[in-house]
Amino acid sequence: MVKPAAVPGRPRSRDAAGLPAVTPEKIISSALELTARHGLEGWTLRQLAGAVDAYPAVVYHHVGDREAVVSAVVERVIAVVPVPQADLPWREWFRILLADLRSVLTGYPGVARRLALYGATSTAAATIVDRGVRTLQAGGFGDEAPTVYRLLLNTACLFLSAEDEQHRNAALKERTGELLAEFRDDPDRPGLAAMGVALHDLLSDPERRLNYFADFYDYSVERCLDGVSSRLAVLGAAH
Amino acid sequence: MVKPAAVPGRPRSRDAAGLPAVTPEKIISSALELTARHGLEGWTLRQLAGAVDAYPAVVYHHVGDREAVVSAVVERVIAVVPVPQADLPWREWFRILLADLRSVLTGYPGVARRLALYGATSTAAATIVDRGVRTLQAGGFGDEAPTVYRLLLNTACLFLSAEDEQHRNAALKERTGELLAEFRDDPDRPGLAAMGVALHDLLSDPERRLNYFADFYDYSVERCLDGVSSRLAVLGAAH
DNA sequence: ACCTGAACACCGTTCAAGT
DNA sequence: ACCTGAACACCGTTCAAGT
Repeated sequence: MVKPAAVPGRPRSRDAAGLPAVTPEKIISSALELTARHGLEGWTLRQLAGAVDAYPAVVYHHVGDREAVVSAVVERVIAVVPVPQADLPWREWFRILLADLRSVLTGYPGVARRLALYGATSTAAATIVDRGVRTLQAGGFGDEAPTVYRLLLNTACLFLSAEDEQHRNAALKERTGELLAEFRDDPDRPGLAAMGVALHDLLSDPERRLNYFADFYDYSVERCLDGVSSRLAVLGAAH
Repeated sequence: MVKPAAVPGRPRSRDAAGLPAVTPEKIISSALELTARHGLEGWTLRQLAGAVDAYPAVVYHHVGDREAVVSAVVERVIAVVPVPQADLPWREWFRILLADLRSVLTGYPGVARRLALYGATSTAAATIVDRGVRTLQAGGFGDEAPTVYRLLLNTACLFLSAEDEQHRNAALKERTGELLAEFRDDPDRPGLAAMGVALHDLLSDPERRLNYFADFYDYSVERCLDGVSSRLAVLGAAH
Protein backbone atom coordinates (compact mmCIF):
# COMPACT_ATOMS: atom_id res chain seq x y z
CA MET A 1 0.00 0.00 0.00
CA VAL A 2 2.63 2.50 1.06
CA LYS A 3 5.10 3.61 -1.58
CA PRO A 4 8.69 2.89 -0.63
CA ALA A 5 10.76 5.96 0.15
CA ALA A 6 12.65 7.30 -2.84
CA VAL A 7 16.14 5.88 -2.73
CA PRO A 8 18.96 7.00 -5.03
CA GLY A 9 19.26 3.73 -6.93
CA ARG A 10 15.52 3.32 -7.55
CA PRO A 11 14.34 3.54 -11.18
CA ARG A 12 12.45 6.75 -11.78
CA SER A 13 9.96 5.57 -14.40
CA ARG A 14 7.37 2.82 -14.35
CA ASP A 15 8.74 0.75 -17.23
CA ALA A 16 12.31 1.06 -15.98
CA ALA A 17 10.94 -0.51 -12.78
CA GLY A 18 9.12 -3.19 -14.77
CA LEU A 19 5.69 -1.92 -13.72
CA PRO A 20 2.73 -2.21 -16.12
CA ALA A 21 1.27 1.08 -17.39
CA VAL A 22 -1.55 2.61 -15.41
CA THR A 23 -4.86 2.76 -17.29
CA PRO A 24 -8.24 4.35 -16.58
CA GLU A 25 -9.69 0.84 -16.52
CA LYS A 26 -7.33 -0.29 -13.78
CA ILE A 27 -7.95 2.82 -11.73
CA ILE A 28 -11.72 2.44 -11.93
CA SER A 29 -11.78 -1.23 -11.08
CA SER A 30 -9.52 -0.56 -8.13
CA ALA A 31 -11.91 2.17 -7.04
CA LEU A 32 -14.76 -0.32 -7.38
CA GLU A 33 -12.95 -2.78 -5.12
CA LEU A 34 -12.19 -0.09 -2.57
CA THR A 35 -15.84 0.95 -2.66
CA ALA A 36 -16.99 -2.62 -2.07
CA ARG A 37 -14.74 -2.84 0.93
CA HIS A 38 -14.88 0.64 2.46
CA GLY A 39 -17.76 2.44 0.79
CA LEU A 40 -17.75 5.26 -1.75
CA GLU A 41 -16.66 7.82 0.85
CA GLY A 42 -14.44 5.39 2.70
CA TRP A 43 -11.34 5.63 0.55
CA THR A 44 -9.07 8.51 -0.31
CA LEU A 45 -7.45 9.42 -3.58
CA ARG A 46 -4.12 8.61 -2.05
CA GLN A 47 -5.32 5.12 -1.15
CA LEU A 48 -6.66 4.62 -4.65
CA ALA A 49 -3.35 5.76 -6.11
CA GLY A 50 -1.56 3.38 -3.76
CA ALA A 51 -3.77 0.49 -4.89
CA VAL A 52 -2.54 0.92 -8.47
CA ASP A 53 1.02 1.63 -7.30
CA ALA A 54 1.05 5.18 -8.51
CA TYR A 55 1.01 8.80 -7.41
CA PRO A 56 -2.24 10.71 -6.89
CA ALA A 57 -1.43 12.90 -9.88
CA VAL A 58 -1.59 9.79 -12.07
CA VAL A 59 -5.26 9.35 -11.18
CA TYR A 60 -5.87 12.93 -12.25
CA HIS A 61 -4.05 12.33 -15.48
CA HIS A 62 -6.03 9.24 -16.47
CA VAL A 63 -9.49 9.76 -14.96
CA GLY A 64 -9.78 13.16 -13.37
CA ASP A 65 -10.65 14.40 -9.91
CA ARG A 66 -12.30 12.38 -7.17
CA GLU A 67 -15.75 13.25 -8.46
CA ALA A 68 -14.90 11.77 -11.87
CA VAL A 69 -13.72 8.51 -10.29
CA VAL A 70 -16.82 8.32 -8.10
CA SER A 71 -19.22 8.81 -10.97
CA ALA A 72 -17.40 6.14 -13.00
CA VAL A 73 -17.82 3.74 -10.08
CA VAL A 74 -21.51 4.54 -9.83
CA GLU A 75 -22.04 3.81 -13.52
CA ARG A 76 -20.26 0.49 -13.19
CA VAL A 77 -22.43 -0.52 -10.30
CA ILE A 78 -25.79 0.20 -11.93
CA ALA A 79 -24.66 -1.73 -14.98
CA VAL A 80 -24.81 -4.83 -12.78
CA VAL A 81 -28.44 -4.35 -11.74
CA PRO A 82 -30.60 -6.86 -13.66
CA VAL A 83 -33.63 -5.51 -15.52
CA PRO A 84 -36.81 -7.51 -14.80
CA GLN A 85 -38.56 -9.09 -17.79
CA ALA A 86 -40.76 -6.70 -19.71
CA ASP A 87 -44.13 -8.49 -19.63
CA LEU A 88 -44.63 -8.45 -15.87
CA PRO A 89 -47.41 -6.41 -14.23
CA TRP A 90 -46.05 -3.09 -12.97
CA ARG A 91 -46.18 -3.96 -9.32
CA GLU A 92 -44.34 -7.22 -9.79
CA TRP A 93 -41.82 -5.57 -12.09
CA PHE A 94 -40.91 -2.97 -9.49
CA ARG A 95 -40.97 -5.38 -6.62
CA ILE A 96 -38.31 -7.43 -8.40
CA LEU A 97 -36.28 -4.43 -9.56
CA LEU A 98 -36.14 -2.91 -6.10
CA ALA A 99 -35.22 -6.23 -4.48
CA ASP A 100 -32.40 -6.72 -6.97
CA LEU A 101 -31.36 -3.12 -6.51
CA ARG A 102 -30.93 -3.74 -2.81
CA SER A 103 -28.89 -6.87 -3.27
CA VAL A 104 -26.51 -5.05 -5.61
CA LEU A 105 -26.27 -1.74 -3.78
CA THR A 106 -25.67 -3.17 -0.33
CA GLY A 107 -22.44 -4.52 -1.83
CA TYR A 108 -21.28 -0.99 -2.70
CA PRO A 109 -22.04 1.30 0.24
CA GLY A 110 -22.55 4.93 -0.70
CA VAL A 111 -23.62 4.28 -4.27
CA ALA A 112 -27.33 4.35 -3.34
CA ARG A 113 -26.91 7.86 -2.01
CA ARG A 114 -25.33 9.15 -5.20
CA LEU A 115 -28.01 7.43 -7.23
CA ALA A 116 -30.77 8.98 -5.13
CA LEU A 117 -29.26 12.45 -5.38
CA TYR A 118 -28.01 12.68 -8.92
CA GLY A 119 -29.15 9.55 -10.70
CA ALA A 120 -27.02 7.93 -13.35
CA THR A 121 -26.55 8.70 -17.02
CA SER A 122 -25.10 5.55 -18.56
CA THR A 123 -26.98 3.44 -21.09
CA ALA A 124 -27.57 0.84 -18.39
CA ALA A 125 -29.38 3.45 -16.32
CA ALA A 126 -31.28 4.66 -19.38
CA THR A 127 -32.55 1.15 -20.05
CA ILE A 128 -33.92 0.81 -16.53
CA VAL A 129 -35.65 4.19 -16.75
CA ASP A 130 -37.12 3.34 -20.14
CA ARG A 131 -38.44 -0.06 -19.10
CA GLY A 132 -39.67 1.23 -15.79
CA VAL A 133 -41.64 4.10 -17.20
CA ARG A 134 -43.10 1.93 -19.95
CA THR A 135 -44.17 -0.65 -17.41
CA LEU A 136 -46.01 2.06 -15.50
CA GLN A 137 -47.56 3.43 -18.68
CA ALA A 138 -48.77 -0.05 -19.55
CA GLY A 139 -50.13 -0.30 -16.01
CA GLY A 140 -52.35 2.72 -16.61
CA PHE A 141 -50.46 5.55 -14.92
CA GLY A 142 -50.52 7.72 -18.05
CA ASP A 143 -48.80 11.09 -17.63
CA GLU A 144 -48.01 10.35 -14.04
CA ALA A 145 -45.73 7.43 -14.95
CA PRO A 146 -42.49 9.49 -14.78
CA THR A 147 -43.41 10.94 -11.39
CA VAL A 148 -44.32 7.52 -10.02
CA TYR A 149 -41.07 6.12 -11.37
CA ARG A 150 -39.10 8.83 -9.60
CA LEU A 151 -41.01 8.23 -6.39
CA LEU A 152 -40.33 4.50 -6.37
CA LEU A 153 -36.65 4.72 -7.28
CA ASN A 154 -36.03 7.64 -4.94
CA THR A 155 -37.66 5.86 -2.04
CA ALA A 156 -35.64 2.71 -2.64
CA CYS A 157 -32.31 4.50 -3.08
CA LEU A 158 -32.86 6.79 -0.11
CA PHE A 159 -33.72 3.93 2.21
CA LEU A 160 -30.70 2.02 0.98
CA SER A 161 -28.46 5.02 1.50
CA ALA A 162 -29.71 5.30 5.07
CA GLU A 163 -28.91 1.64 5.53
CA ASP A 164 -25.36 2.13 4.22
CA GLU A 165 -24.75 5.02 6.53
CA GLN A 166 -26.18 3.31 9.58
CA HIS A 167 -23.95 0.31 9.02
CA ARG A 168 -21.00 2.64 8.73
CA ASN A 169 -21.82 4.48 11.89
CA ALA A 170 -23.34 1.64 13.86
CA ALA A 171 -22.29 3.15 17.19
CA LEU A 172 -24.43 6.26 16.84
CA LYS A 173 -27.49 4.39 15.65
CA GLU A 174 -27.11 1.81 18.43
CA ARG A 175 -26.95 4.50 21.08
CA THR A 176 -30.15 6.18 19.87
CA GLY A 177 -31.92 2.83 19.74
CA GLU A 178 -30.89 1.95 23.28
CA LEU A 179 -31.92 5.36 24.54
CA LEU A 180 -35.37 4.93 23.06
CA ALA A 181 -35.62 1.37 24.36
CA GLU A 182 -35.20 2.72 27.88
CA PHE A 183 -38.56 4.44 27.70
CA ARG A 184 -40.37 1.13 27.36
CA ASP A 185 -41.82 1.38 30.88
CA ASP A 186 -42.71 5.06 30.86
CA PRO A 187 -46.37 5.17 32.00
CA ASP A 188 -46.81 8.86 31.13
CA ARG A 189 -45.83 8.42 27.53
CA PRO A 190 -47.47 5.26 26.20
CA GLY A 191 -46.54 6.06 22.59
CA LEU A 192 -42.87 6.36 23.46
CA ALA A 193 -43.16 3.22 25.57
CA ALA A 194 -44.63 1.31 22.62
CA MET A 195 -41.73 2.46 20.45
CA GLY A 196 -39.34 1.38 23.18
CA VAL A 197 -40.88 -2.06 23.39
CA ALA A 198 -40.84 -2.48 19.62
CA LEU A 199 -37.20 -1.45 19.43
CA HIS A 200 -36.24 -3.60 22.40
CA ASP A 201 -37.90 -6.69 20.93
CA LEU A 202 -36.22 -6.01 17.63
CA LEU A 203 -32.74 -5.62 19.08
CA SER A 204 -32.93 -8.54 21.50
CA ASP A 205 -34.05 -11.18 19.00
CA PRO A 206 -30.85 -12.07 17.10
CA GLU A 207 -32.66 -13.14 13.96
CA ARG A 208 -34.91 -10.09 13.74
CA ARG A 209 -31.90 -7.94 14.47
CA LEU A 210 -30.00 -9.50 11.61
CA ASN A 211 -32.87 -8.96 9.20
CA TYR A 212 -33.71 -5.52 10.54
CA PHE A 213 -32.69 -3.56 7.46
CA ALA A 214 -33.98 -6.03 4.90
CA ASP A 215 -37.34 -6.26 6.66
CA PHE A 216 -37.77 -2.53 7.00
CA TYR A 217 -36.77 -2.02 3.39
CA ASP A 218 -39.31 -4.58 2.21
CA TYR A 219 -42.01 -3.05 4.39
CA SER A 220 -41.25 0.44 3.08
CA VAL A 221 -41.20 -0.66 -0.53
CA GLU A 222 -44.50 -2.50 -0.11
CA ARG A 223 -46.17 0.53 1.49
CA CYS A 224 -44.87 2.70 -1.30
CA LEU A 225 -46.26 0.29 -3.86
CA ASP A 226 -49.56 0.27 -1.95
CA GLY A 227 -49.65 4.05 -2.05
CA VAL A 228 -48.95 4.14 -5.75
CA SER A 229 -51.56 1.45 -6.28
CA SER A 230 -54.30 3.39 -4.54
CA ARG A 231 -53.28 6.43 -6.56
CA LEU A 232 -53.79 4.33 -9.68
CA ALA A 233 -57.34 3.63 -8.56
CA VAL A 234 -57.96 7.38 -8.25
CA LEU A 235 -56.48 8.03 -11.68
CA GLY A 236 -58.60 5.26 -13.17
CA ALA A 237 -61.80 6.58 -11.59
CA ALA A 238 -61.13 10.08 -12.97
CA HIS A 239 -61.89 9.19 -16.58
CA MET B 1 -13.93 36.38 10.90
CA VAL B 2 -10.16 36.07 10.63
CA LYS B 3 -8.20 36.41 13.83
CA PRO B 4 -5.69 39.27 13.73
CA ALA B 5 -2.08 38.18 13.64
CA ALA B 6 -0.48 37.99 17.05
CA VAL B 7 1.34 41.25 17.69
CA PRO B 8 3.67 41.82 20.65
CA GLY B 9 1.47 44.43 22.37
CA ARG B 10 -1.78 42.44 22.06
CA PRO B 11 -3.39 41.25 25.32
CA ARG B 12 -3.05 37.51 25.70
CA SER B 13 -6.28 36.74 27.56
CA ARG B 14 -9.92 37.36 26.70
CA ASP B 15 -10.78 39.58 29.66
CA ALA B 16 -7.60 41.60 29.31
CA ALA B 17 -8.84 42.30 25.77
CA GLY B 18 -12.32 43.14 27.06
CA LEU B 19 -13.91 40.16 25.32
CA PRO B 20 -16.90 38.41 26.92
CA ALA B 21 -16.33 34.84 28.07
CA VAL B 22 -17.11 32.08 25.60
CA THR B 23 -19.99 29.82 26.66
CA PRO B 24 -21.43 26.57 25.30
CA GLU B 25 -24.64 28.49 24.62
CA LYS B 26 -22.85 31.05 22.43
CA ILE B 27 -21.00 28.37 20.55
CA ILE B 28 -24.12 26.38 19.81
CA SER B 29 -26.19 29.33 18.69
CA SER B 30 -23.34 30.40 16.42
CA ALA B 31 -23.29 26.88 15.02
CA LEU B 32 -27.04 27.13 14.48
CA GLU B 33 -26.59 30.35 12.52
CA LEU B 34 -23.79 28.88 10.44
CA THR B 35 -25.97 25.85 9.74
CA ALA B 36 -28.86 28.04 8.62
CA ARG B 37 -26.56 29.82 6.21
CA HIS B 38 -24.21 27.09 5.00
CA GLY B 39 -25.73 23.79 6.08
CA LEU B 40 -24.63 21.35 8.75
CA GLU B 41 -21.65 20.16 6.70
CA GLY B 42 -20.99 23.58 5.24
CA TRP B 43 -18.98 25.08 8.07
CA THR B 44 -15.71 24.07 9.68
CA LEU B 45 -14.72 24.07 13.30
CA ARG B 46 -12.29 26.84 12.56
CA GLN B 47 -15.10 28.96 11.11
CA LEU B 48 -17.25 28.29 14.15
CA ALA B 49 -14.39 29.26 16.43
CA GLY B 50 -13.87 32.40 14.36
CA ALA B 51 -17.57 33.27 14.72
CA VAL B 52 -17.22 33.38 18.51
CA ASP B 53 -13.81 35.07 18.27
CA ALA B 54 -11.93 32.17 19.73
CA TYR B 55 -9.55 29.35 18.93
CA PRO B 56 -10.74 25.90 17.82
CA ALA B 57 -9.51 24.41 21.09
CA VAL B 58 -12.02 26.61 22.93
CA VAL B 59 -14.88 24.84 21.18
CA TYR B 60 -13.44 21.56 22.35
CA HIS B 61 -13.17 22.86 25.87
CA HIS B 62 -16.78 24.05 26.09
CA VAL B 63 -18.75 21.68 23.87
CA GLY B 64 -16.57 18.91 22.53
CA ASP B 65 -15.66 17.68 19.09
CA ARG B 66 -17.48 18.51 15.87
CA GLU B 67 -19.90 15.65 16.39
CA ALA B 68 -20.95 17.06 19.77
CA VAL B 69 -21.63 20.47 18.25
CA VAL B 70 -23.60 18.97 15.38
CA SER B 71 -25.82 16.89 17.62
CA ALA B 72 -26.51 19.94 19.81
CA VAL B 73 -27.57 21.84 16.69
CA VAL B 74 -29.87 19.01 15.63
CA GLU B 75 -31.58 18.97 19.03
CA ARG B 76 -32.12 22.73 18.85
CA VAL B 77 -33.72 22.46 15.46
CA ILE B 78 -36.23 19.73 16.30
CA ALA B 79 -37.25 21.70 19.38
CA VAL B 80 -38.69 24.26 16.95
CA VAL B 81 -40.94 21.79 15.11
CA PRO B 82 -44.55 22.33 16.25
CA VAL B 83 -46.50 19.28 17.44
CA PRO B 84 -49.96 19.04 15.83
CA GLN B 85 -52.94 19.00 18.19
CA ALA B 86 -53.66 15.63 19.71
CA ASP B 87 -57.27 15.04 18.70
CA LEU B 88 -56.75 15.03 14.95
CA PRO B 89 -57.27 11.87 12.87
CA TRP B 90 -53.95 10.14 12.24
CA ARG B 91 -53.69 11.06 8.59
CA GLU B 92 -54.35 14.72 9.22
CA TRP B 93 -51.99 14.73 12.18
CA PHE B 94 -49.10 13.40 10.09
CA ARG B 95 -49.92 15.53 7.09
CA ILE B 96 -49.53 18.61 9.30
CA LEU B 97 -46.45 17.33 11.14
CA LEU B 98 -44.63 16.48 7.94
CA ALA B 99 -45.51 19.80 6.32
CA ASP B 100 -44.23 21.68 9.37
CA LEU B 101 -41.18 19.48 9.45
CA ARG B 102 -40.35 20.52 5.93
CA SER B 103 -40.76 24.22 6.60
CA VAL B 104 -38.41 23.99 9.59
CA LEU B 105 -35.81 21.64 8.14
CA THR B 106 -35.39 23.43 4.83
CA GLY B 107 -34.07 26.31 6.93
CA TYR B 108 -31.30 24.14 8.33
CA PRO B 109 -29.81 22.08 5.51
CA GLY B 110 -28.25 18.81 6.57
CA VAL B 111 -30.30 18.39 9.72
CA ALA B 112 -32.87 16.20 7.95
CA ARG B 113 -30.13 13.75 7.05
CA ARG B 114 -28.92 13.43 10.61
CA LEU B 115 -32.46 13.03 11.79
CA ALA B 116 -33.15 10.31 9.24
CA LEU B 117 -29.98 8.43 10.10
CA TYR B 118 -29.72 8.71 13.86
CA GLY B 119 -32.90 10.39 15.06
CA ALA B 120 -32.88 12.74 18.01
CA THR B 121 -32.94 12.09 21.72
CA SER B 122 -34.07 15.35 23.30
CA THR B 123 -37.38 15.69 25.13
CA ALA B 124 -38.75 17.65 22.18
CA ALA B 125 -38.08 14.65 19.96
CA ALA B 126 -39.52 12.28 22.56
CA THR B 127 -42.76 14.28 22.62
CA ILE B 128 -43.17 14.01 18.87
CA VAL B 129 -42.53 10.25 18.94
CA ASP B 130 -44.97 9.77 21.79
CA ARG B 131 -47.76 11.78 20.22
CA GLY B 132 -47.15 10.30 16.80
CA VAL B 133 -47.26 6.69 17.94
CA ARG B 134 -50.33 7.34 20.09
CA THR B 135 -52.09 8.95 17.18
CA LEU B 136 -51.42 5.85 15.10
CA GLN B 137 -52.56 3.56 17.92
CA ALA B 138 -55.77 5.54 18.19
CA GLY B 139 -56.11 5.21 14.43
CA GLY B 140 -56.15 1.44 14.71
CA PHE B 141 -52.60 0.45 13.76
CA GLY B 142 -52.09 -1.57 16.94
CA ASP B 143 -48.67 -3.19 17.22
CA GLU B 144 -47.64 -1.83 13.87
CA ALA B 145 -47.86 1.78 15.06
CA PRO B 146 -44.11 2.09 15.84
CA THR B 147 -43.15 0.67 12.46
CA VAL B 148 -45.56 2.96 10.64
CA TYR B 149 -44.22 5.92 12.60
CA ARG B 150 -40.69 5.08 11.58
CA LEU B 151 -41.75 4.66 7.96
CA LEU B 152 -43.43 8.04 7.81
CA LEU B 153 -40.72 10.00 9.58
CA ASN B 154 -37.94 8.23 7.70
CA THR B 155 -39.56 8.91 4.36
CA ALA B 156 -40.04 12.57 5.16
CA CYS B 157 -36.53 13.11 6.52
CA LEU B 158 -34.88 11.20 3.71
CA PHE B 159 -36.70 13.15 1.02
CA LEU B 160 -35.82 16.40 2.78
CA SER B 161 -32.19 15.37 3.04
CA ALA B 162 -32.13 14.70 -0.68
CA GLU B 163 -33.60 18.13 -1.24
CA ASP B 164 -30.90 19.77 0.90
CA GLU B 165 -28.15 18.01 -0.94
CA GLN B 166 -29.56 18.76 -4.37
CA HIS B 167 -29.77 22.43 -3.55
CA ARG B 168 -26.19 22.33 -2.36
CA ASN B 169 -24.96 20.61 -5.46
CA ALA B 170 -27.36 22.15 -7.96
CA ALA B 171 -24.86 21.82 -10.80
CA LEU B 172 -24.71 18.03 -10.74
CA LYS B 173 -28.44 17.61 -10.46
CA GLU B 174 -29.05 20.11 -13.26
CA ARG B 175 -26.68 18.27 -15.58
CA THR B 176 -28.40 14.93 -15.03
CA GLY B 177 -31.79 16.53 -15.59
CA GLU B 178 -30.69 18.14 -18.84
CA LEU B 179 -29.15 14.89 -20.03
CA LEU B 180 -32.40 13.07 -19.45
CA ALA B 181 -34.41 15.85 -21.06
CA GLU B 182 -32.42 15.30 -24.26
CA PHE B 183 -34.01 11.91 -24.74
CA ARG B 184 -37.45 13.43 -25.11
CA ASP B 185 -37.57 12.67 -28.85
CA ASP B 186 -36.06 9.18 -28.73
CA PRO B 187 -38.50 7.00 -30.71
CA ASP B 188 -36.85 3.73 -29.68
CA ARG B 189 -37.22 4.38 -25.98
CA PRO B 190 -40.69 5.80 -25.34
CA GLY B 191 -40.36 5.42 -21.59
CA LEU B 192 -37.17 7.45 -21.53
CA ALA B 193 -38.77 9.95 -23.88
CA ALA B 194 -41.75 10.36 -21.54
CA MET B 195 -39.36 10.98 -18.66
CA GLY B 196 -37.51 13.50 -20.81
CA VAL B 197 -40.72 15.35 -21.68
CA ALA B 198 -41.83 15.41 -18.04
CA LEU B 199 -38.47 16.76 -16.91
CA HIS B 200 -38.32 19.27 -19.73
CA ASP B 201 -41.79 20.60 -18.95
CA LEU B 202 -40.88 20.81 -15.30
CA LEU B 203 -37.65 22.70 -15.85
CA SER B 204 -38.97 25.12 -18.46
CA ASP B 205 -42.00 26.36 -16.52
CA PRO B 206 -40.53 28.82 -13.99
CA GLU B 207 -43.29 28.32 -11.46
CA ARG B 208 -43.25 24.53 -11.53
CA ARG B 209 -39.49 24.68 -11.36
CA LEU B 210 -39.66 26.83 -8.25
CA ASN B 211 -42.11 24.48 -6.57
CA TYR B 212 -40.37 21.36 -7.78
CA PHE B 213 -39.14 20.15 -4.41
CA ALA B 214 -42.23 21.14 -2.44
CA ASP B 215 -44.51 19.45 -4.96
CA PHE B 216 -42.52 16.25 -5.10
CA TYR B 217 -42.30 16.16 -1.32
CA ASP B 218 -46.07 16.57 -0.99
CA TYR B 219 -46.68 13.93 -3.62
CA SER B 220 -44.33 11.50 -1.90
CA VAL B 221 -45.82 12.11 1.52
CA GLU B 222 -49.34 11.63 0.19
CA ARG B 223 -48.43 8.36 -1.51
CA CYS B 224 -46.77 7.17 1.68
CA LEU B 225 -49.92 8.04 3.63
CA ASP B 226 -51.98 6.24 0.98
CA GLY B 227 -49.81 3.18 1.37
CA VAL B 228 -50.12 3.22 5.13
CA SER B 229 -53.84 3.77 4.81
CA SER B 230 -54.36 0.72 2.62
CA ARG B 231 -52.25 -1.26 5.07
CA LEU B 232 -54.63 -0.15 7.80
CA ALA B 233 -57.50 -1.63 5.81
CA VAL B 234 -55.65 -4.96 5.66
CA LEU B 235 -54.94 -4.87 9.39
CA GLY B 236 -58.58 -4.04 10.12
CA ALA B 237 -59.86 -6.89 7.95
CA ALA B 238 -57.59 -9.38 9.73
CA HIS B 239 -59.55 -9.43 12.98
C1' DA C 1 2.23 11.22 -23.14
C1' DC C 2 3.11 9.53 -18.84
C1' DC C 3 4.91 9.83 -14.39
C1' DT C 4 7.64 11.80 -10.25
C1' DG C 5 7.92 14.23 -6.15
C1' DA C 6 6.93 17.97 -3.79
C1' DA C 7 4.13 21.64 -2.63
C1' DC C 8 -0.36 24.23 -1.47
C1' DA C 9 -4.25 25.27 1.15
C1' DC C 10 -7.10 23.18 3.68
C1' DC C 11 -9.28 19.78 7.55
C1' DG C 12 -10.36 17.95 12.73
C1' DT C 13 -7.89 17.23 16.74
C1' DT C 14 -4.41 17.49 20.52
C1' DC C 15 -1.42 19.59 23.81
C1' DA C 16 1.98 22.08 26.41
C1' DA C 17 2.18 26.48 28.05
C1' DG C 18 0.36 30.75 29.60
C1' DT C 19 -3.17 33.70 32.53
C1' DA D 1 -10.84 26.85 34.69
C1' DC D 2 -10.17 29.08 30.59
C1' DC D 3 -7.59 30.28 26.71
C1' DT D 4 -3.33 30.70 23.47
C1' DG D 5 -0.69 29.28 19.80
C1' DA D 6 1.36 25.92 17.57
C1' DA D 7 1.71 21.41 16.09
C1' DC D 8 0.14 16.72 14.12
C1' DA D 9 -1.59 13.75 10.76
C1' DC D 10 -4.43 13.91 7.46
C1' DC D 11 -7.24 15.62 2.95
C1' DG D 12 -7.94 16.83 -2.47
C1' DT D 13 -5.55 19.21 -5.86
C1' DT D 14 -1.85 21.41 -8.67
C1' DC D 15 2.45 21.80 -11.01
C1' DA D 16 7.16 22.07 -12.55
C1' DA D 17 10.35 18.83 -13.72
C1' DG D 18 11.89 14.45 -15.28
C1' DT D 19 11.70 10.19 -18.71
